[in-house]
Amino acid sequence: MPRPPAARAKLLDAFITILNEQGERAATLEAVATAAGVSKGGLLYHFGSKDALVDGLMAHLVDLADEDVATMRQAPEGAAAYYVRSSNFEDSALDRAIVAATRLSQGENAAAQQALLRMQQGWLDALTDEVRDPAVARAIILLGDGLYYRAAFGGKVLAASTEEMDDLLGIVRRIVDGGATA
Amino acid sequence: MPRPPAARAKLLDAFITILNEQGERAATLEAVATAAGVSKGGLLYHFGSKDALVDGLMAHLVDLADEDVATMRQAPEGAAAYYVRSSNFEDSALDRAIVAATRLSQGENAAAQQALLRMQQGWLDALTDEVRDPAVARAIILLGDGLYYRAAFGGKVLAASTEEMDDLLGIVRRIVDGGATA
DNA sequence: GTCTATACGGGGATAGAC
DNA sequence: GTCTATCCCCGTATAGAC
Repeated sequence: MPRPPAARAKLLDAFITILNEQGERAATLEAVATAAGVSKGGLLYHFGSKDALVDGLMAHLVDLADEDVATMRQAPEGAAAYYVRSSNFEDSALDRAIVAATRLSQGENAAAQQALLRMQQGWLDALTDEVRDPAVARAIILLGDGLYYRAAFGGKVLAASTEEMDDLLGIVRRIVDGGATA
Repeated sequence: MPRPPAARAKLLDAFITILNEQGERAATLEAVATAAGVSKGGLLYHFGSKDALVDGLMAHLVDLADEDVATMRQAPEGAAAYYVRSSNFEDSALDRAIVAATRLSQGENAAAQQALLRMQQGWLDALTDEVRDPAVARAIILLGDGLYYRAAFGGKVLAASTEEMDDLLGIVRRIVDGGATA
């Protein structure tokens, strides 16, 4: 396939970085262009409008999310443990894309909301396939969401320490083994 | 105490409503004033600037949050069950204030971030006092956060059904009884 | 492909009338 | 206490030069 010009990727990355670190309002065309080392006009050559820039980001996110679901379904430790572990913010490309999309979804951005919804459904499906009990799948998802929530909105990114994560995984294992009605 | 004029409360309520339903960008002085039935100039008489309006909202939030922590500490069903149950979005005054503050915290609003942090610390303290095991307290908090996250950012507000909530509370009970190392 | 210049609208805030 | 008028800045987008 005809790989997109490096400038596009650089602009997308700058957009994501600003969204992560300074929020939606700061992510103006001017700021994004400057961070990527071009002018506003240069940006608008690659992305014809701000909506187009957002659409580019969402396509990027959906790619990474689909990849992640595939990995999750094959994870040796199981989908549940994989999900919770990977919900801890690590500043991976997917992490950054998710936070960026979440920032945008605040402003009633339909494209961002749809992409996020699709991603979450993929996770829930993979999880439910593994643990069978929907209530347990739901609880696991909520745990992961909570972890992400802290990362994305805690003011600063606050990851759980290794010990905290181990404790959490122990609890997850017990939830999965026990089921909702045990 | 000299109760504040009704106009202030009405403006604050309009601000919260717009923040909840349409996000930060839509919550302009013009929009808030119109929703409250006054003009922009009228709003600026009561709140001298947009920052003052935000500060007013945060004071309101802190009041409600402190009240909630007090209630939680005395809840007959226990702090953990109370916390998870009340994390389900119900459009209460506190729910609406929290979502509003969360929207603002996206835009690097320091006042909003501080108020939110203080609130969460109050909950965590109350929870830890009850369940003793910090890992368990943490897991419970994350579950509640996940619930709230869905409500605040799921595009539309999505509360858990009664059955789903009952299942979840069953799981919570098992987590609390088991501890992290069981 | 990238730049500068410019048009246009909107948001925050002040001044001053009523 | 509330309104209108107005100012200034900034964000998006277009036109057209290089």
